[in-house]
Formats: sequence, C-alpha cells, structure tokens
Amino acid sequence: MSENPKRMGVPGATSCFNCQWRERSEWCVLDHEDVRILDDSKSSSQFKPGQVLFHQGDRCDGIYTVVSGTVAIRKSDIHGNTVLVRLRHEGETIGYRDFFTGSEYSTSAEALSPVTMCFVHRDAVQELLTHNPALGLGFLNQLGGDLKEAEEALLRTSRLSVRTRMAHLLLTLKDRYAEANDDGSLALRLPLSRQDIADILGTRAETVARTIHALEVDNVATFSGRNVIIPDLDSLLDEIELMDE
Amino acid sequence: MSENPKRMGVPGATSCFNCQWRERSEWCVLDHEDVRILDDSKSSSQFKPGQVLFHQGDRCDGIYTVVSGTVAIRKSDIHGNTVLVRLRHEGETIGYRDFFTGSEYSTSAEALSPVTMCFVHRDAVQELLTHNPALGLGFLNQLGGDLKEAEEALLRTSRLSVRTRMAHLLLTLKDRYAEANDDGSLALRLPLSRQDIADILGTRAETVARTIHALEVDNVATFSGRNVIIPDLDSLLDEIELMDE
DNA sequence: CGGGGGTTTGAGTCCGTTCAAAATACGTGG
DNA sequence: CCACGTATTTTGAACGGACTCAAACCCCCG
Repeated sequence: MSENPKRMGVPGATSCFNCQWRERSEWCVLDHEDVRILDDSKSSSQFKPGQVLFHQGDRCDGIYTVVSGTVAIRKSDIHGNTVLVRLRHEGETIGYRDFFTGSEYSTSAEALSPVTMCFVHRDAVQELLTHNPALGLGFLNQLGGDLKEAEEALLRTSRLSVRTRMAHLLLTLKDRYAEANDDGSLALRLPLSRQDIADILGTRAETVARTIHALEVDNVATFSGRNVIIPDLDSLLDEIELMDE
Repeated sequence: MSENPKRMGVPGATSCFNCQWRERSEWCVLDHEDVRILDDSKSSSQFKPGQVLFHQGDRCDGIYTVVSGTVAIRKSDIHGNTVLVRLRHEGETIGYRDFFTGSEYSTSAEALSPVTMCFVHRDAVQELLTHNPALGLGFLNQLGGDLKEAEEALLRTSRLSVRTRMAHLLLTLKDRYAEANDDGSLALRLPLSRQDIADILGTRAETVARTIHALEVDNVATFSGRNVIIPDLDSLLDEIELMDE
C-alpha cells in the first residue's frame, strides 16, 4: 500500500515516466516516445473536498485521471436536482465517455476527499490515439466495463429490494474502504452522505435511514454517522444470495 | 425507404462495397483496401423469428451487424430466468461490448422478425482496428452511446412511474415502427410481448396489462394485441414532461 | 450557544407486487 | 377448417414495500 510514500507529493514533481498509476491505467500501453507526448501535455492539479472538477455542460477538452482520492460523478436534471451517478477512485479515468461521444460534459465531477488529478488535453489524446491503436482498445475496454456495470445496476434496481441493494453497495465499498479489525470484523468510513447513498440505490434518504436501522437490528452492520462496522461478512453476503452472475 | 429493392436479396450476393448499411455504420470510415478485407472475411446469414444468433456464454469470435430485421438482446440469471435488455435494428452492431471486454457473450441474441446478419471474424476486426484508428473511435462512440442510454434508463427506472416509462417506451418505438394514418393518428405493431415490455420497463407483465388499460381509458393509446394506435401524439408527450435533458 | 444542514422517526397513502383464476390468442394435428 | 391443448394476457383481491409530508433530532461549525 505504500512502497512509495512520495506519490502524494507536489503534482508537478511527478513525471508520467515513473508514475505508478499510469502503469495500471489504459495509458500503460504507450511506448517511450508517446509517454513523452503525454508527459509534455498533461497537467495535474489538486482539489479540496467539495470542490468541483468540472460542471455538467462545460466543454469537454480532454480526459482526467484520478491520481489519488475519491471523485463523485453527479448528474442534474432541468429542475436542478442532482443525483450521484457513480464514484471514481485512484487510477481510474474520468470524462472519457463525453470525450468520445459529445463535446460537453453530461455530468459534473466533485472531489469527495482531497484529490489529485491529471488532465490530458484533447489534442494529445487525439495524437496518441492515432499513434497507438492499443490505446483506443484500452478505452474501449474501460467503456465496456462501465456499460457492464450500468446494465447490472439496472437489473439490480428493478428486481432487488432496497435492503439487498444496500447490502450490495456495502459489499462493493468494503473492497476499497474497509479495514479488518483484530476481532475479525470490518470497519469502514463511507465517502457518501445518506442522500448520495439514496441516489446510488435509486431510492430516498428516508428509506436509506430505515434500511440502515433494519440492518442494525439484524446485526448485519452497525452505523454511526459515516462509520460502519460489519461484524460478520457472511451475514452481509447472505443478504445477497439472489444475484445473477 | 426502397431505392434499392435488392437489399433483401441473397446474403452472399451483397458486397460490402455497395452495402448501404455499411455507409451508415462504424464501418463507414474504412478505405477501399480495408473494405476489401472486410468483404473477404464477412459472412452473412439469415434467421427466422425466434431463432437464436448466439447464446449467453458462447465464445465471442467477432462482431455482428444487423442488415435487416429486429434482434432482441436477452440476459439470463442463474435460475434460467431471462430478461430482455435491449433491441437492435438494421444498421446497428451487436456483440461488440463482449468483444472488447471479455471472451464470451454476456447476453443472448434472438431474432424477433426475419433477420439478416453480417458477421465479421475477430481476426479481421483486429486487423482493421490496427490499420485504421478511426474505426476504434467509431466503436468508442457507439459504446459511449450505449452507456449513455443505460444511464438514462437507470434514472428513469428509479424515478419515474411505470406509466411514464411505458409512455417513454412507446415514444421510442414509434420512431422506428409507427406509420401515420390519414386521420393524423399513428399506428404501430410492437415487436415485443407483454413480458418483454415488462422486462424493459423493469416491472411485471400484470402491471403492464394494467398500465395499458389505464392508458386506453385516458385515450392516450389503444392496444389490440401487439397493434397500437396513438390518436394524438401530444397526449403521449404530456405523459412524459418530467424528463431530464 | 444558537443556527442550520443533514439525518432520523412517525403516520398515512399509494403504487406495484403477488398469487390465483379466468379469458383470450396461438399453433398443431386431425 | 375446426377442435384441442398450451401459452400468453387480462382481471381480481389482498398485501406490502417504498414514498410523501412533516416534525423532531443531532451534529458540526461558526
């Protein structure tokens, strides 16, 4: 988790050449020459929690990659109501859908924690894409994964109860946020408000509160604010059962 | 609609060079040389209504394009329950998501009408992709569009009533299937069973029947089997109203 | 300490589900 | 072409999960 303590250093100090996140992203297919192009055109920046990386409707001029932190992708309707669509974490890319399909962002992005981002301008992306067809395949793969997730979310939302969906959400969040306690239980701090949870589950904040209460009664998970304790992973898994492959 | 009556002719008789569907698909970016590769490796075939093009779990060895007819994409869970995920029509491509993300199909495809398909083997796709980066961009664009649709469907399912979603479905189907009557009303024949409609809307067949009844009472649409008449498009549009951009 | 947003709780209602039965459409063979 | 068996569709009645509106509560921060 921390073989390189300098990864949180000053943004400008990091070159794409030795960026460990690049190795794990779709940018990993680039050769030396192309990495130089990437390095020249990328700019990185930091955001405080609550800060907005871009707004829905803004011109989409390139692609972001999360270097560290958690980013919320939100979508707002005509009434100004805004719903959380998904989360993005370190190593993941942001804004590439709009980059490939339209000229402006169809969502907004907001930092949920202190966040470091890298931005690659559209010209550079375009150039790299023609240089290296494998890069396109990387994005194709990424986009395909997102589509798969969206389709699964659709099935979950229309066939599973809020309680089951809540359990499923906890299960996915634990992979990224949970740490094991000595007694075998799991502890995690949610990056989300109750309203955000409601948005992801496709329900209301009140229902989320009630569902959380129900899970506590059955000792599946204990909530205190954003801190969650899962005493036994198995009982959480039992909540699922009826998922398709 | 019919400047070329021969387009429904024997599959083998059509070359990619003068295929009007190619012009409108992501294959349109290919140059003369690449079209030859495409033409050499493509094979076309016909399917009767109800016939399956491929099963979930089959090896994905290439990409299909619909030349004519309507294809249903279905997903089945472990219990064998199967749900309709989406429809694909002439000019659209099938199976490219699984092609780019995995090695086997995550869905099944079934002909809903007499269907003619073209199949391009993975080797040819791979070759064309490296020849021509623009082809990758085409698929990127396609995939991005699918993702956008899936996200919108997700929001609709979790925030709109079944009735509103039904109206929305009719609206999208009319674009492809409806014909105007002399009295200004629209007539269309649904390619879907009630159960299929229920799957798309994320509800039950019984609820679909009741919703249809309700729409008839309010004179928004009249159903007789799979035949639908929409007396006034405006009253159907009124059912929507609360959609986001 | 006194807001003020996010969260929880309560009570009542409604939409959609469930299970069951009736009705209709459909395909097949006589 | 009709009769029959099966599958789909419709209807009914009862139930229940999630929503709505509203008030109380609790932190967090100034």
